Amino acid sequence: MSPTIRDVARKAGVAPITVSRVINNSGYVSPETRSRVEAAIAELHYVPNTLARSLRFKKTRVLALIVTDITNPFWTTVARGVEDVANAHGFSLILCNTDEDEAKQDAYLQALLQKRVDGFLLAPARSVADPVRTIQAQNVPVVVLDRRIPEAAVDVVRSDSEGGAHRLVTYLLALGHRHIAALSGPPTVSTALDRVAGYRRALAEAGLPPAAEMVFYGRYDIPSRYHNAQRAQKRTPRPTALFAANNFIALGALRALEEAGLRVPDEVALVCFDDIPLWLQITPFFTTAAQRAYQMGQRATELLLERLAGPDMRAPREIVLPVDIVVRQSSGSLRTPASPLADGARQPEGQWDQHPHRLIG
Amino acid sequence: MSPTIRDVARKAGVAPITVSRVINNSGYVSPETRSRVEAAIAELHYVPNTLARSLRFKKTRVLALIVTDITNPFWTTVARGVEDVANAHGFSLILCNTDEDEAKQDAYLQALLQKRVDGFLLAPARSVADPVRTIQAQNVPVVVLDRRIPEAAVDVVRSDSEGGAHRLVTYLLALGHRHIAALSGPPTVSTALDRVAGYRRALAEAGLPPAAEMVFYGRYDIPSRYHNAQRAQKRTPRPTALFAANNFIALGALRALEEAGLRVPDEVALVCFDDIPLWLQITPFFTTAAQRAYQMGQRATELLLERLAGPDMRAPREIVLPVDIVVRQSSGSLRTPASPLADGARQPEGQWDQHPHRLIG
DNA sequence: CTGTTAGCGCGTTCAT
DNA sequence: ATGAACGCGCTAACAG
Repeated sequence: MSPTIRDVARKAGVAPITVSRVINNSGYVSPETRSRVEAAIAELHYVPNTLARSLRFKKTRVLALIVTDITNPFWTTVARGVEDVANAHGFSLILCNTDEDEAKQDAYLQALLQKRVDGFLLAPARSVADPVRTIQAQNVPVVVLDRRIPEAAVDVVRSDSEGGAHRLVTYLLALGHRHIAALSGPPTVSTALDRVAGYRRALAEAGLPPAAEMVFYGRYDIPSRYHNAQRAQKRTPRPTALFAANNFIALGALRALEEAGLRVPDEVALVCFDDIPLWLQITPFFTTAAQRAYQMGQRATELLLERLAGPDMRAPREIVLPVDIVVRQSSGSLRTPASPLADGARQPEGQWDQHPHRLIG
Repeated sequence: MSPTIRDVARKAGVAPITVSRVINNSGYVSPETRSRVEAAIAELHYVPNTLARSLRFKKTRVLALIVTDITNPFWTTVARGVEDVANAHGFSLILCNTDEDEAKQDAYLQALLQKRVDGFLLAPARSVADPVRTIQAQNVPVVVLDRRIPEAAVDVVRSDSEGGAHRLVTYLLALGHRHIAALSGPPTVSTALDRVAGYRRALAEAGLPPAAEMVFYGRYDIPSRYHNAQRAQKRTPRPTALFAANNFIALGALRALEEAGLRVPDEVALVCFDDIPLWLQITPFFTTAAQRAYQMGQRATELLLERLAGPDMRAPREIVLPVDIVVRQSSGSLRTPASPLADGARQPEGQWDQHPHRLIG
């Protein structure tokens, strides 16, 4: 059907291997033969067959990235970081979306192993070791993104969820809030737990009694998204501030608060983890603990490529990226509160933020 | 490295071909040998090598989907439709994002042709025939998504941009608006042109003079996104309604209007093409010409699979999907205006819309 | 500088 | 019911 290296060779009057040398710039080829071969390639519209090459090399130069929610800008930003580094090193990327569904995740894993991808970047649907073990059993390198997997010996790149939550809640406390609710994700993923842990530590450090703690776990799907926010408002005393453990939860909460007729930030402060995409610059714009999503993708890919390059005997590494506390409008007063937080200067990565804001921490 | 079919065969004491038969359920295998082989497969953690299989069959059972903006929920929804149909037929999907960049698009095209994907679903960065010709030159089937390619003989699945825009603007006219600005996309893509054409036809049918026409073309990137909305407001007379040619443009316009202190819909009506993701349910929620994105992905994939199945001699087909006019808050009064539009009953596909809304058309 | 041989892992064809 | 041989397209290793 499509022409092979032999067709080109025949047309150019040379041996197949010579064509191969022209294509790959390997070995010696005289200028004349080279141009004869190139002419034949052009004439036949020859396109090299990567499958055969991969079979030969036992290397595909393909990486797989498995994320949990492709509609979340956090993950698309991570994906960009991964792809840019991968491409720069001559790798292509297969992006897969699991929707936090373990069955889907495992199906992808199998398919990708069969395709013999050279390495995996995996955001596990749950914080368990099984998928990592499945991959490692095939001697394929893998880097875990975003979530801790305590039982597995594996490279991890994640954000400082505990610390970020702690700083964000500490900021709310410094503004004077005493009744702060936490709206978190599913308790099966480490980030949801870590963010609650940071929240708790902040409360404890402020000497607040446990009664002031209001934690709500939940799923990420749309109907349940603002359900917890609604429940939170019915608590007594009503929380004066909400801490959302990710950007989508915050959007759901904002909606719930609007429906309840509560104005943000005048009546309720609202802060969250993850940045909100800037094309979504709706007032009141969120005060956030912004993850360095692009950088997360970059660093993870670098780790993976290192494992791919050399014989693999290094100990597993864990990279914990800092988060940037970005104060905007949703938390209330923009003036510096009496707080232990110092001023920072960095901009969140590559963003174009026209909202009044400042970075702290 | 990883075990092959021969390793399994050796361990089970059979010939490689027997293992192959077990894996593929082809030919006859006695129950005992079968279980011996299965035991060996499990023990060795054998994973079949798709590369070798594809090389043999000259078929990869992989489709490629090339979109222009992975951050736009429209395209992620299309992707879901594609993936669901593809998976149901045993195909996997490679998703590529060009960011409307032709160079990136062409690079992906080459890479995917080398990988010998079985077929392409392509949303071209520009409405020109070159990329389609490149693919067709390799005898690989391709279906074009979302945009018209006048010069190419190729299957197309797209929405009725002209008609949708016409109905949306007609609706605004029926509400009494006489000064309506159009904020469109790049004039190099057919959808941007078609939506302006529908807008123009609506104005013409209302007998409005050309002076009432205010058309702004633009790019999709963030900084320019609300630029045009700002320009539009400075026109005299100031438009009382804005028609945005896609969802992101509308979000940019909303921002610009907020900054200018103009309330939507009280002072300016705002309608747009494409639905806005529902997790982004910010008031005033948009009146839209919602595309059937999921269905677009489905239908396109079905066309592609048909081409893949049989010997290909059918004439190119064009499927034009209707758009659903969904009236919500951003256009002003929810009461039926004196208009030629009839009531409809269908829900936009699979959505969970709690906003007051109704469908017309 | 160029060509021959051989094999990557798998499955069809034809035997046994 | 099972197996041997061959080839898919490409390239490393070794001639010439």
